[in-house]
Amino acid sequence: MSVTDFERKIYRIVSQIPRGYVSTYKLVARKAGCGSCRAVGQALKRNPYAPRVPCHRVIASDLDIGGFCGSLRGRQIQRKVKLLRREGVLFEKGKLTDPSRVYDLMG
DNA sequence: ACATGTTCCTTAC
DNA sequence: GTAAGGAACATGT
Repeated sequence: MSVTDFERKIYRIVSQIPRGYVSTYKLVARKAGCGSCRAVGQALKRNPYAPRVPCHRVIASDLDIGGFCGSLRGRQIQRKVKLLRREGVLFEKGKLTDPSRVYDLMG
C-alpha cells in the first residue's frame, strides 16, 4: 500500500500527541494545512501504521468520541474509549469528560 | 443541509 | 498508462 504525502503528514502530526491527551480532526487538519477535517478522518481510517500512529487519540472537535477502525459506533468504539480511559482520558455518554485533555498541536 | 479535501473505483481513450 | 467523472468518508458549520 502506498502512503500519500498527505497521509504521511497526518500520521506525523497524530504521532506527536502525547499519552494521556487527545486531539481533534479539526486541529490535525489545520496543523496539516488542510481545510477539510474530513480528509483527516479518511487518512486515519486507512492508517497502515497500526499502534505506531495513535489514531485512537483523535476525536471530533465537538469532543465527541468520533470513530475508530472504520465505524462510528459499536464494539470498536467501545475499545477506543477503553484505550483512552486506560491512558487517563475519560469519556461519558460518548463525550470527552475533561476538555483540558485536548492537546494543543500548535503550542 | 451544504461545504470541504482526499482517496478509490469505474469508464474511456 | 493516463485522464476524467462520480462515490465515499472516523467532520464542521
